Amino acid sequence: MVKPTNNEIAKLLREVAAAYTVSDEKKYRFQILAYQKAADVVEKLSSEVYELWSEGKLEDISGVGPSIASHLKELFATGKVKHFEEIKKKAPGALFPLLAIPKIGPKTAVKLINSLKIKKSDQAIELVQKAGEEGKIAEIPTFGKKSEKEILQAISEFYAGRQKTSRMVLPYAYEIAQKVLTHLKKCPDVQKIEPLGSLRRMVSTIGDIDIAVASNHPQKVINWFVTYPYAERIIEKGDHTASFLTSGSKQIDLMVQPTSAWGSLLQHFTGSKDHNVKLRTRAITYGLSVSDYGIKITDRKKLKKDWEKFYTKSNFNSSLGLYVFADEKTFYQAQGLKWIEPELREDRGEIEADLVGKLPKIIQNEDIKGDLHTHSLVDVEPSHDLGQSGMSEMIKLAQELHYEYLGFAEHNPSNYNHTPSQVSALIKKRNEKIEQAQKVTKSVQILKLLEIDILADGKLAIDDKSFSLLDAGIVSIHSSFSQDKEQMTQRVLKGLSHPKAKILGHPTGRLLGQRSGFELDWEKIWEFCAKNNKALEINAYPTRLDISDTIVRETIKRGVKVVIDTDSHEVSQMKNMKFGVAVARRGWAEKKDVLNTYSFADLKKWLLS
DNA sequence: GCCGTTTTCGGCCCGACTGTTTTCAGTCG
Repeated sequence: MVKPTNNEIAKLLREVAAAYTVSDEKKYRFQILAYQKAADVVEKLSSEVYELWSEGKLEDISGVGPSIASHLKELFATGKVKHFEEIKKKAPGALFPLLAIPKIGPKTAVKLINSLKIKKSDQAIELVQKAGEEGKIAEIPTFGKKSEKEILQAISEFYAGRQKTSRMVLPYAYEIAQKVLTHLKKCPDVQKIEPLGSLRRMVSTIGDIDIAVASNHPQKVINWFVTYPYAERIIEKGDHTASFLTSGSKQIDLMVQPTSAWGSLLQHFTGSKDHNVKLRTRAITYGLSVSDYGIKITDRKKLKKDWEKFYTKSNFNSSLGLYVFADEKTFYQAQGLKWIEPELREDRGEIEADLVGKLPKIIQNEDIKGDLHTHSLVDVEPSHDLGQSGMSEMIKLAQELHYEYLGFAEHNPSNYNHTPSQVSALIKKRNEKIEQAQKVTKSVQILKLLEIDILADGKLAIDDKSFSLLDAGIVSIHSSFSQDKEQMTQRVLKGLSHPKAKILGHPTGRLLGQRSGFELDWEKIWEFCAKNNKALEINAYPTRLDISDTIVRETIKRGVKVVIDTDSHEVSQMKNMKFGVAVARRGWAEKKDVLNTYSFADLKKWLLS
């Protein structure tokens, strides 16, 4: 029995697609698409494919049909797939490592392998690099000096960490985008500007940063764009688009269109790819061809009568032969749809929901009435890191954010070097600080919370007497991450079973880009939480964003509440709330699903329930 | 190989940019 990760499975599926491509692209055209699609889906999946298989749900994955499912079953059972191996044999082994290099696709790779006579797969990248340095790539037919230079460039960037799969956390991407935006806004020809792509959809990790500009002088904007002071290398520069790498090998893409087509540009560049493909495929059946420029009517007979009002002389661009849309809403309406929130555009049923008027009214930043998980610098001699900001400045920021309430939830006093009564004394001392602060604070209600360790055996790190000093507890896992799924689930359930343990903090313990987090039996967790009024946290800390959007969606489907917290250890981190809200929005959460949209009175009531 | 508001069969999004090929192939999103 083997247990490959989703990334390993996705890589394998991509290898099959690549092998099909080099063996006979025409013949296998649609298999290639199918395998690539399956790889994309698996890569983005929030649950492990392995687990889905063990639950018999493999074919629930959209993009995985009977054939790929049966191959994956074989993979899990035996560690390999006969069919995949046969296909991969049709391609040289050195193909697969080379695919990780930007700009090298299957065909380029095979040409390199054949011309350079590369035999050893594990040295393929080094051998290509060496050949390039010796000027041998430029001599290969269809290659030249420029492509040789480009390949060498891509290899060195690959070694420096730029891979087709490396991603950055959302707030980091947000910062970079703001800087580039500031630069672009200084260009007088920029009329409208928006960060788009996964950034606009607020995905937790971002690959490239996409920026769209409306301007009637695209070339001037492009020329301005590439003068960005931290642009390290310009990747491409055309009439309407350009890209460069900025420090840390992060790619910034720009697309420029005239104002009249701004709507379709926004829509196209926001994506996701799957959402766009679904839209466009559907549009074809109504005689429409949809692109980032606008919509062409290819078969007027198929066009629905009540859509005709969106296709008039006034929005027809005769030189392009298509209808243009200045805003996104009309662009959707012209396809019989209502406007869809960017966070929902993942082809996870949003188009179908829109068609039957069942799109959720998702939560907004303004709905948030407080933050329940913050760490002040009041020293309770805690088990983990102390906050860095005083209570008063955190309360002040809470007021500026128009919060009704704020929860201090420092880590519990370490029970390693304190007796239970010493723990109680430390909590009492912290509570006194809160009471003092509350005396001078009228507009914000302060809650006496605590972040309590769920120890390896499921016991909590404080006793009942200490618990009685609190309004409620946030319980979290901070140790023994390697326990298996069943053990971890029992541990969490035991931790949550204390009547005052109301919130499970950062439920999977994942750290984006560092560790994947532990597995839980979600059905059991949801069932317990629904029955006993416990909430799962969406931790807005940039490297956590835990639980994930897809788990949020399943959580609220079962009537379990989520609570969005910043887990701030420093006052400015309280502003990270929007990233947690984004996770909730992507999980289709409405205001009613989120605990900290409640009024203080309702929240209190819930905490006591 | 997958999938369905027209379909369980017959389709499968649309386009930009680059390099070197003078009309297109490859990669990318």
